[in-house]
Amino acid sequence: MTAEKTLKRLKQPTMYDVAKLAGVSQPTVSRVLNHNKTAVQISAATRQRVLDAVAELGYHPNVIARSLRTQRTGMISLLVADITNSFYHVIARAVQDVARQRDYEVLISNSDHIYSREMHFAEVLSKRVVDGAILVPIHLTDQDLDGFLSLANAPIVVLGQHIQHPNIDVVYGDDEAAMYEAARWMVNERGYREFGFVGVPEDLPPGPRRWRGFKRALDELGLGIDPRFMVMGDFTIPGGEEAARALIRASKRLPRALFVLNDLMAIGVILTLQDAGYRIPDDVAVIGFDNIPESTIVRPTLTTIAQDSHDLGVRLAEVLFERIDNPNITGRRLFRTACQIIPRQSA
Amino acid sequence: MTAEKTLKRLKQPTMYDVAKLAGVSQPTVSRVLNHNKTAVQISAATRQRVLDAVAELGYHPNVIARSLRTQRTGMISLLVADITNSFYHVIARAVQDVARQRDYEVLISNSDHIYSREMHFAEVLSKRVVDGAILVPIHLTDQDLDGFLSLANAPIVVLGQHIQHPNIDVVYGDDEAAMYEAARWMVNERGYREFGFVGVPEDLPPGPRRWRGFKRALDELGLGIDPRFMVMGDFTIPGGEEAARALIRASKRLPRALFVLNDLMAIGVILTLQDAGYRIPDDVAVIGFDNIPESTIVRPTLTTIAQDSHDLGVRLAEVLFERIDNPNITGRRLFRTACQIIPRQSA
DNA sequence: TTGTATGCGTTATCAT
DNA sequence: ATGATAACGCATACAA
Repeated sequence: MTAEKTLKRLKQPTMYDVAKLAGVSQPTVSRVLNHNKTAVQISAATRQRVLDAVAELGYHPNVIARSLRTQRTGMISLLVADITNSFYHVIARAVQDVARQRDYEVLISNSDHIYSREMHFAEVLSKRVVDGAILVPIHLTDQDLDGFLSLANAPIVVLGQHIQHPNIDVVYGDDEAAMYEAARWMVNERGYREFGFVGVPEDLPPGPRRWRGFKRALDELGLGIDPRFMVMGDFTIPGGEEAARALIRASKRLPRALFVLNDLMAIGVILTLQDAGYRIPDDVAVIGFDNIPESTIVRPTLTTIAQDSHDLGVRLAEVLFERIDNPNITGRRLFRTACQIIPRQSA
Repeated sequence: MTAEKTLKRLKQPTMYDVAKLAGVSQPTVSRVLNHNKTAVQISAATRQRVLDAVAELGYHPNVIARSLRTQRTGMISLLVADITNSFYHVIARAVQDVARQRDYEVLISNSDHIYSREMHFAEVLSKRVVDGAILVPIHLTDQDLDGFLSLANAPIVVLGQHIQHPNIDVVYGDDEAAMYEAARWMVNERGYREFGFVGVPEDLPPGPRRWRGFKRALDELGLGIDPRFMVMGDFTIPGGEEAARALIRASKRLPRALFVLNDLMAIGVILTLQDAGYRIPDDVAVIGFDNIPESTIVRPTLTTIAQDSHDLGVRLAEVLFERIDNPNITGRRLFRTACQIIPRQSA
């Protein structure tokens, strides 16, 4: 706590300092510290002298120098599309858990669905500060990723089916099938026959996919959808609120049930509809997607489709570490996890 | 996209390769790339040759080598106590925004209120992978931090008043004063005179502080608090739910109004109380702390005390960068931001 | 079992 | 204006 202490934080001891103090060579220090459980044998005496010197100097290895030498950083990075979306929290936590077991650090970054931030992230990647990356790309294209992949020597794993790059592994929840099943369930089990759809713009990956599953079920069931009942949002609560207002503007009479592309928007929709006097689910039923924690906070609780996000996170991390450990792995590996309908009060 | 491309990602071009191609020396390449807007002058001709070579080879500087040389990593780290608590999202985003302006990366980590994770984080710090750190320590003591600070050459800035280290800057929301004001407000403006308190264990920093502000107001107003109406939680929604059940078990009749130490617990309390048949705020009023987004999702909407978390985040980052830029700064600097009562429906 | 020598890719200090 | 040269701290092939 003294002033001296804080002022002399200028110079950290190096292996050379330790070696000098222990009366050995610098590489011997390195061996004691690294190979302790592996190949090379060190005499117990020198080992002890080295360890004593380490303790006395308070030596800590410089991970940057080590990285320069080994070409490994011990870090992976994780790019999520929206750090405020709880859906990603579980994923982040799962990734961190897997990483921790391997003494890896996780660099979490946040694109806010913004293309330039995704690009920036990919650039960081290409500068090789991490050994690998997990991405949730919204705008990034195969070509973007190909460019960066050929620069970086780090593997990339992606959440989301839309990336088709021949050398990037993909983990995804099968949302198209889930939407198909959910639509059938809403009709057959819940008895709704008239639907609206709160989606996102066509160019955002989950949009067309979830729509296809939904549409396919409706077609099979011989049901149509009124174009006035289709609106767009942006994955956020305010986006859902705006979508609900747009629905009301377009037609005073609302569809009997609303499919909303994700939970955050679904919550915005519910809150706005309620404020406008509609009862959920008696006037309008609502079903979301993701099963985030907030879906149990709204009243009525939100019926939704769950992705097993913990499993997604674990898979993402494991797949990435496989590639880090074995750079020879090639090809586009695909890992699918199923989704599941969570019936609650809103539909 | 070809197999060759992916196989020959073994070797990245270095400055030496660029130099060879441009017909100059390697340091010249370095100068072209770094000093372009600063001191040393380079002839336009060589500059162009170098830049051409850089483009042709797709050269990217190796930031690890640079870090080894410059002793800077261009990264700061941020340790939050709970990544699922929205309160920290705003802070994280603000920190990232400030960092981005300075071309810094942010390494976000998550302690989940667990002591060993906080220690692990501090150890990473002491290995000098980052140029500085922002911490929200829950268990970490002054002594812990002193130990790591004397090992690391990186400055630390902390959110939370309880760290008293003579060389660590502190940024905090004045929650003690806010609780005092809020208690007076609940009595004088809202007319409640009988209170319960959902806190956290004594050793968790915000606990005693917020309690003191609350208690001081009550004492001044000549109001007491029934010990049965005091329970503990752990900052989470399930913690709040459990606290509410404990309250109900302890006494069928509940206090007229509940102060809850943070919003997540307050939401858990509201949901559980409602399920048990109590009306909020008619039977029991509830006031939280933090003003997280979810506080507008619950019904009734949550009356709470807002910390200006964006401002907190910006201040934290700015203070840290000041220290990074000027290592001579010493002493414990204190930055306080005010809190504000947000009246909504729950109290 | 231990020491010597070398290089990882950069930046910085000398020269010229 | 540019080039040689050294140094950052560590890991490893090789020699002893």
